[in-house]
Amino acid sequence: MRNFEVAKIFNEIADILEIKDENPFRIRAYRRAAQNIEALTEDVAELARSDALEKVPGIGKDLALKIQEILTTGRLKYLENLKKEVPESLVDFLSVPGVGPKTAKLLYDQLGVDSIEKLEGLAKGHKLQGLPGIRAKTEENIIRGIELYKKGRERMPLGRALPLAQSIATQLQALPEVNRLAFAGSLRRMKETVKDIDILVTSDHPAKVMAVFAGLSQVQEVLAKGETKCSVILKEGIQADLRVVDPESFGAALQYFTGSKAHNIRTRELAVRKGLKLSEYGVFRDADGRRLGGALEEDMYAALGLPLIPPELREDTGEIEAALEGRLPALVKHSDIKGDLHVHSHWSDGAHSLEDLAEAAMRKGYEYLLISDHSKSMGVARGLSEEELRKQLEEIRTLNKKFKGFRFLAGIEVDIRADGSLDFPDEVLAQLDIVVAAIHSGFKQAKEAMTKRIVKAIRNRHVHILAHPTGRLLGEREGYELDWDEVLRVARETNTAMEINSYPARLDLNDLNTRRAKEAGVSLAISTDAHTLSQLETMALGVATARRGWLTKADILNTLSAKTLLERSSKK
DNA sequence: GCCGTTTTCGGCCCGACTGTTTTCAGTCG
Repeated sequence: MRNFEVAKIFNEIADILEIKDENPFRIRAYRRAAQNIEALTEDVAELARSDALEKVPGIGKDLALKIQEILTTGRLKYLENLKKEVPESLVDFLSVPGVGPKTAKLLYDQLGVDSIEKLEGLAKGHKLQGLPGIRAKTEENIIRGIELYKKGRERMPLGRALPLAQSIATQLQALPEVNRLAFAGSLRRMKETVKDIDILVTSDHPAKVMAVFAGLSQVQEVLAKGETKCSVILKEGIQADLRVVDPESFGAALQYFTGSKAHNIRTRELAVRKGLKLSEYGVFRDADGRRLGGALEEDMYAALGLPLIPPELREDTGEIEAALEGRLPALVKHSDIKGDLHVHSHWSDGAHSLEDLAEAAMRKGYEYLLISDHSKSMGVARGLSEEELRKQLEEIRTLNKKFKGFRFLAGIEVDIRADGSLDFPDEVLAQLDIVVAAIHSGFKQAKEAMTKRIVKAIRNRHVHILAHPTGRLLGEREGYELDWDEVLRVARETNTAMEINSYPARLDLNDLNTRRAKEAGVSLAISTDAHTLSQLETMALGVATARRGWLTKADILNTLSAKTLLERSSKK
């Protein structure tokens, strides 16, 4: 949390400096620092203690001091002074699409507008026209921007955006005019939330493709439609951008529009030092302007002496250094996954029978499925009593005799009670192959109590996996207060795996905590927590999170064969 | 404000689109 708070302060400073029309590079320095701090896998307070702040890229003497001040006093004098110069509401203006620092300042200086409500009133009353550079069209754009601002334009969870994007892609690919098609942006990087859906295509008839795109049934409003770019707002409330590019520039455009912005800045800086120029059209040599490539994304990286960096890593959090030193990880692939280690059946709150689940798992080519229904205290989820669990175990054993090349693993999602004790006694848990433990209530415990609670649970020798470890729900609920370093330390010591829960609204662990777990030497399980057959498909989201967390096949429990997995589990 | 096998000072990624302009500023990604 600390990291996020420091990052927020630096971003706020950058906003104010923008309105003050300060040196743009200084502003960028604050933004870059904010981004890098937010992306840290360690606690910034920890770095401060060991005097290692200046090792973070973009943090020099001055910013290190400012961080120290934030950590020790909880405030920053510099920011407080800045706030006296620039009214807070002016910073809000920057969140209105189409309104930037210049316009914000102009409105305040000339008309004294200091709230979005007032701005809206003046715009609708045509009182903005006549200001330098503002005529009717700009006024309309501000009104529309305020509407978008009010709608919140929240980022959409990847689990919702991805199917939406895929349905659009399918419709476009059905056109004979569309040759190649690829996603770009945060969607391609598989970030947990996306701001808009970016699609690139090559086509001999761009106008036709644009027209079809703008006329899709999912489209609510067309924002802009040019020769190479069309932007729309979808009924689901997210923006989608389509760009038509030349085949010879497809790789360059893909690299460029995939981002992230921070990654692009770093790659372009590298290019400049090598006497090259990267753009969305290709890679060019400064000396004679010659184009060295751009049809393939690989061209762009090769020109810098780098291997292709997987999109999931392109956040400028060390991937460029790793690529330069030849130590990019061989990221786990979906096809490496041999089974699902968290699945519910109709024995508790799942929708399907064990037979149905087995059939679906075999269709997916899985070698095993861990049945982990809820335990008894989860009354709302029809949690299993000890007697029911015993009966389920019998059914699992009977079914397993019938299968070939597939088996159920017997398990439970045992509830971790408020005091850290488990919902079933050890002798019951001992009969199971793999035990998944999870918190489902008492989220509001203080940090220390929550940490003790989880540590106690994972110290139990029968617990193999901690499910949805932080309890966060995307956009709905923060994770519980937790000493994550301590949990990881004990997880490593006790050989307990952490789960990457692929359930779209959870994605818990997230990418950063996943990476921290790996760095702490802890194994991970990628599991769907499926309650229906279709939810087994969300594994893709968990794999994406694992990749964003720099995980390789070797870091993940369910890339192991059933035999190895069971051997390992029996040794806890 | 950061950063350096071209530099401790002088650089700092690149281009499209829009709306307002007669050559460009502002915003965005």
